[in-house]
Amino acid sequence: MGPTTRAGRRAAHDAYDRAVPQDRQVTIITVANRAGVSKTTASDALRGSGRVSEETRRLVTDVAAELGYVPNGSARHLRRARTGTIGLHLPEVLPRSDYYMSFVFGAVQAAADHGYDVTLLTSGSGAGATAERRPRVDGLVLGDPLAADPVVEKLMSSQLPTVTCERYPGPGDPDGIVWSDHGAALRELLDHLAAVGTLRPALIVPGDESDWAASVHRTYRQWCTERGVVPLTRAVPFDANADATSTVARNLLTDEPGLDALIAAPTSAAATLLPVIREAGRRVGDDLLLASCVDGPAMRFADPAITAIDVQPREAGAACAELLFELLAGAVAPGVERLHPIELNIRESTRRRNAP
Amino acid sequence: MGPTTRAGRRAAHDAYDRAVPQDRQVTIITVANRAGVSKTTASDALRGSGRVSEETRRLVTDVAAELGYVPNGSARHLRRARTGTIGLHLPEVLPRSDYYMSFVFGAVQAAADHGYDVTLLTSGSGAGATAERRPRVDGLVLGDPLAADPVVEKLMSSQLPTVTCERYPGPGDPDGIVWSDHGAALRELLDHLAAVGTLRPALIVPGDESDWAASVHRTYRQWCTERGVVPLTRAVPFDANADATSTVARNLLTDEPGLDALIAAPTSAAATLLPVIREAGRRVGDDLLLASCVDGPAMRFADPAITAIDVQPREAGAACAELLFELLAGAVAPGVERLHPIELNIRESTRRRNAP
DNA sequence: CGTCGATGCCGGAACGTTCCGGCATTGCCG
DNA sequence: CGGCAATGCCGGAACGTTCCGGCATCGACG
Repeated sequence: MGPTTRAGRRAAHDAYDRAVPQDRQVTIITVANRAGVSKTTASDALRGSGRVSEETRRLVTDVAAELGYVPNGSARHLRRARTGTIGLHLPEVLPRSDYYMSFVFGAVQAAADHGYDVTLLTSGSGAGATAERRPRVDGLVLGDPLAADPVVEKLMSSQLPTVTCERYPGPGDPDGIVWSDHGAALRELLDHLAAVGTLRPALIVPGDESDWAASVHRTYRQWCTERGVVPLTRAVPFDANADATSTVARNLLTDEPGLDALIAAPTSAAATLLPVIREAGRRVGDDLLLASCVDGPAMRFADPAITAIDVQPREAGAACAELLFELLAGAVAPGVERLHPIELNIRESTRRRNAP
Repeated sequence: MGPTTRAGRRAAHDAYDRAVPQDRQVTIITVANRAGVSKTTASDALRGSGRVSEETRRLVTDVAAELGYVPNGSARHLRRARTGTIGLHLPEVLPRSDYYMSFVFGAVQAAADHGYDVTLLTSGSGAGATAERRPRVDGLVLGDPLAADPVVEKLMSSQLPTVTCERYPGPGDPDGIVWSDHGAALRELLDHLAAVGTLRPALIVPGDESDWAASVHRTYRQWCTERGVVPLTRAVPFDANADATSTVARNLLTDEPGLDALIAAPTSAAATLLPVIREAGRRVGDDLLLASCVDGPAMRFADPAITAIDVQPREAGAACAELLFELLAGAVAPGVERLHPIELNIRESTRRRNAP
């Protein structure tokens, strides 16, 4: 049973004890009455605003604690013209789930620290009262906004303060951007591969709907040009499942016998390629190096462990929320960009290369 | 800057038009004035309550649409003493992430269909204004509540209408339960293994903090007793990573040479065991059968594909939210339990067994 | 023709908070 | 002793919605 019955609501009020909470919700007036002060003073005392003597302040907070007073969010937000809530949108990409899960938890954590709630906005909301469903939030965090996503498009044009994780490839700019230098990290990875003797590294990467994929792709081509290497890439859909990725990899291995290293960009894609590679008669970490652009449990615990770029999703989520709060507080000006550090973890799968 | 400029909002207003919204928010009074009716009538017209002629109703809705009126959630909820939001709690278990991601999206989807928002409640909120942070929601959905989780404990005793996915092993009962018959599914799996000639199936399963794990464990032992098979289980932590699971499996394979089938309960654990098994010189789907209690992408695309129980997480999340709304509406009585269908998917990894 | 119910609409009063302005009281300084 | 600022506290008025009761109007019916 949730709430107990609401019968007896009209129970006789003792005219002398004005503080009887009966079974009604305990409001700030309950607290004020019990403490023998006005609601204004109670409010000021609890929030540390206005001018209240230390003595009264303590009294009021004690009474509030005793009564178990919890301020009514709706009333507060109505008065303050804020909702105390931020919206979080993520592409619904299950194969990428551990990344986004971490991201979510980071954002929620940061929001909680600021007294904010996080509500989730999915792309699948569809049908319902579309007009009605304008999100009632103070601001938005968009994780990996895709160019094609209609929900993202709508949110981006919603007049709400918005922070994106990675740039938005579509029209319009968010008020804040948290981004990581995937290009630099990938370059480091490519240099490392070259250093251990790789001559023809190939790249499996999603299309350019996401800024992350686009910059990975771009960097790869640049690096190839600089080094005089013939680029070798295969595109997969952003939400490609392991099956699609495997097929692509299989073809790549068959068609390009000169291939000596494989970089699978999508989260956890690299791990699912291990069987494919083995089937093709290649040995990972030996005559074929393997790496991923997104680290995760699957990389760390694969056999052999796979070199990958740790993009620190949890911290990224938190950073996005933090930046949004600073924007909401006016502490930073719109248009700000913030760099989120990532790092390359070199593991067995690329330790050294042996000729086939 | 995200939002386009706010200038020009004050476009010349006809002085006789009482609807001048200035640059203020467009409220129901704006709509009422513009439509030439009272706020009550406007409210009634928009919500279909009260007595309003069809003609005025249409007029009001047209005006509202034209002005882009969006009702203020805080005001509405303040008046109605509801928040229009449900809270969702999940154990923060990243290795199980694709399951929970699906669950979340299902719940959000269902909530959106009912005009509700979903806010996330994490176990890690810790520090902050702990007293203050009582969640402002109308009800709770707890996915896989763990016996040990202090946040779950607090939420369970919060007097809020609560639905759990799977039973809560701790003290107290939720108002609604959505559960699946993991026992029956596991039994089906075990029978299948026996049918293809398995004599000694082992089970790797988390401890009994979760009802799911407990029932899997219980069923396994019962089945063993019935069949006269010596049970062989190993426990891992609920949030065991692939590393821990692999170690357990390795030991199992070394210590128990008679082992001819392995069931790894945790999500995606089975897939990460493939290399371990291969190292031990066993062949999956041949002289060692392998299955998982939770299906997912990793199972479907493993090589060989792994037999697993599809627990339909997205539908489970939606079902939890649905049940909660029915409880909130008083359509069902507290204490209700609802069975959520799951099914066994038999794949290559257990198709038939060959002697070693 | 008087009455009565149905119909369409409306004005106020909540809901619980915050915030603006104001009123005593006190202390300080010239 | 008079003015004046600082201090502590307070009463109302918002915020935008819903809902209760009431007031006309109108047609029907006896």
